[in-house]
Amino acid sequence: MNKPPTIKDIARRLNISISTVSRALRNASDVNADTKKAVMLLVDELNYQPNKLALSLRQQQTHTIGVIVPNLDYVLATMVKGIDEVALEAGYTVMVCQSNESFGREIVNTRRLMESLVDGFIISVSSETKIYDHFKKIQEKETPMVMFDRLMPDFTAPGVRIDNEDGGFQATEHLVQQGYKRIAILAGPPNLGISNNRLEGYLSALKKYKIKKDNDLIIHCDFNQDYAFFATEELLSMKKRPDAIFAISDRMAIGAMLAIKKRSLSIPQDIGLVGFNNEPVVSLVTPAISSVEQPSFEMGKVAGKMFIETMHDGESMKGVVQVLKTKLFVRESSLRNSVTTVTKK
Amino acid sequence: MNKPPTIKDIARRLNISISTVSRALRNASDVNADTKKAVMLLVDELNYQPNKLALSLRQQQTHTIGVIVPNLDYVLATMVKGIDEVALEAGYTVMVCQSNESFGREIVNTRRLMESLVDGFIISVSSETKIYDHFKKIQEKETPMVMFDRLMPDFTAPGVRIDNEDGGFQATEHLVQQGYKRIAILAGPPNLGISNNRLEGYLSALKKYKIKKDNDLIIHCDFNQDYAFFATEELLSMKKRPDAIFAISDRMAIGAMLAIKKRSLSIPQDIGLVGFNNEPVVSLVTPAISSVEQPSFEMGKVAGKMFIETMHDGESMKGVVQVLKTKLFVRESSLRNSVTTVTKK
DNA sequence: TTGTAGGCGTTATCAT
DNA sequence: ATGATAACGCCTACAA
Repeated sequence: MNKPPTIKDIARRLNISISTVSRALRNASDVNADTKKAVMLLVDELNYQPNKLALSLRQQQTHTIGVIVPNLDYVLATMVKGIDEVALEAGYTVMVCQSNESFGREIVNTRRLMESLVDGFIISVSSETKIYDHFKKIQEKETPMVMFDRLMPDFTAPGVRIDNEDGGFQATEHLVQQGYKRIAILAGPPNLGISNNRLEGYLSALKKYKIKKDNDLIIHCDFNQDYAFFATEELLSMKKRPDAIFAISDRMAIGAMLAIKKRSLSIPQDIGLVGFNNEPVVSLVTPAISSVEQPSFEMGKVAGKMFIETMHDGESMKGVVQVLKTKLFVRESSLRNSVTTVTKK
Repeated sequence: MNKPPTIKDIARRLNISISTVSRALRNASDVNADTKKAVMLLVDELNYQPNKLALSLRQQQTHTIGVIVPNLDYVLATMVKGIDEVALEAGYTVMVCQSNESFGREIVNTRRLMESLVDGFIISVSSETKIYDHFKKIQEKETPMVMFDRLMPDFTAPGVRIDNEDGGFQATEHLVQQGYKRIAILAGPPNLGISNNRLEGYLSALKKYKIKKDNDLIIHCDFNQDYAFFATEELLSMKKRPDAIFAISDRMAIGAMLAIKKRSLSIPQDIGLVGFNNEPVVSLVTPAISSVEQPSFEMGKVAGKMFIETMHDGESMKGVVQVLKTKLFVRESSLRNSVTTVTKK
């Protein structure tokens, strides 16, 4: 009920000046040991805690990081946990906002966090976002900003991502090596670098194995189980339907799986399937789904570290992009018994 | 690079006093219309935004809510989204901290958020927490605090939860009605009300159907797939093993499922299985797992609303607890063909 | 070693 | 209708 004590109170009680208290608290070299002790004693007694607001106002920094994510699904929650870990250690507090994959919401979040005077941003962009004005505003103020997971093409900022192209390549190459001939890809929204890069990986794998690209097998759809379901239904009703599907997220892979099962086609015999993210769920479904793993927690930590560095020296970090490796985990959904394949043919 | 404009700048440019600008901005009744217009024009030109920090310092409130959750799994992330929605609408920003189910971490989070001078707290307690001193401190300062999902026994605070007992009852009764005779329960950590209440529901269902309680069939274990796996292995190696398992979370149900499959027992013929939460994953695994649904998003919204009310009038909310209904979704994991059952016997 | 005074950006009280 | 001033809690030259 009684308001928290301030240095003023301490000063009054000790009959010394405010500045002396301030110095004593910050353990300055030039304060009398006795004074210091007296102050500390009173600090304990009153349970004094510095007012962060006043500090922030004074120092012009809040020690708070604004984190904007499109959602808090398994992967992003894990990344946020990584960010949190590093931030906490460095004395920062994290404010997490979800854009819900909405461009408008992302702008609102950015503005609100800016108003809250966060010291900087760690951002994974929404799938709707095609215009970067709100982010440019951040840069104009020279406010530190690090992007993670989904970086934006045509927008220079420090960031960390996985090697999406290689991930796409690994998945596709694996399918090819398992004997699949008509490999479809469920790519994400076309404005997302993450989609295009995985798509590029897919294409370069096809090229390597001299498989002709078929535009009918390239489907762009939202990062969403339902969309993937419908997209897959369409794929399966083609005259020359694909014999394998690479979905660039596990959610989408599951949507695809449901559509395939509904058609009573078997995985992996009729249709091979590979996902992306390696979420726990993929090993629980039947058949277990092969998936490209990305180091989510690690990526969060890297993003956090990069933020701290950017905070420290923004110039040197300009446009630095770290790329983390991915690794394909093979499971039943893409393991076609090669003998069967041959006989079939 | 150039610091953001302040009312001071506006005052200087217009050759009027700071206070007039302040009044004009807040649309006070007693300012000259022309002055007001001039100020607004300059506000636009300079893109002036009030400094929230200074405001907060002045008004002694930050319009920020500290949210502490044990983790950000599917259920809690959904709840947080609900909180977020209500908070945003009411002009509050949310700071989410994860305690990682750790008592110590929860204390640290509480302190940090308190230092950040959040206006209040919305909390779901960690599974380790048995002592509430850090929460009592919040109450002593008369800072608004709302609990959600996991409420604490022996601790009076406004909050919202589901009817855990009824949920436990529904799950158990269903198993009984399907002809299962030896029903085990994988309960959570014993200090969590959420565990005990679901356990009570289990017990009262047994009582209703005159089934004798068997302490060997009541297992307390962490909210964790692995623990549930091992606990289930033990259950299955009993001389008189259970013929059904009620796990009080879907994660645990999945752990149980894996253990059952490992033993090559069939679900639901040999062992019936029911989970809790109704996460999407339960309908993806084979067999699909029956589960008690809780309205997570709704609960988040209620928590947010209760917070706003508590903010408004703390007294009237003292100890108010809202209880939301649950609903069992039946799937294959607990649907034992009764004919089969009879023949077996 | 300690104190004084000014300022961070804003609002509220009191004059004018 | 407008201005001057103190205050929110803290820090930091500068002075003593």
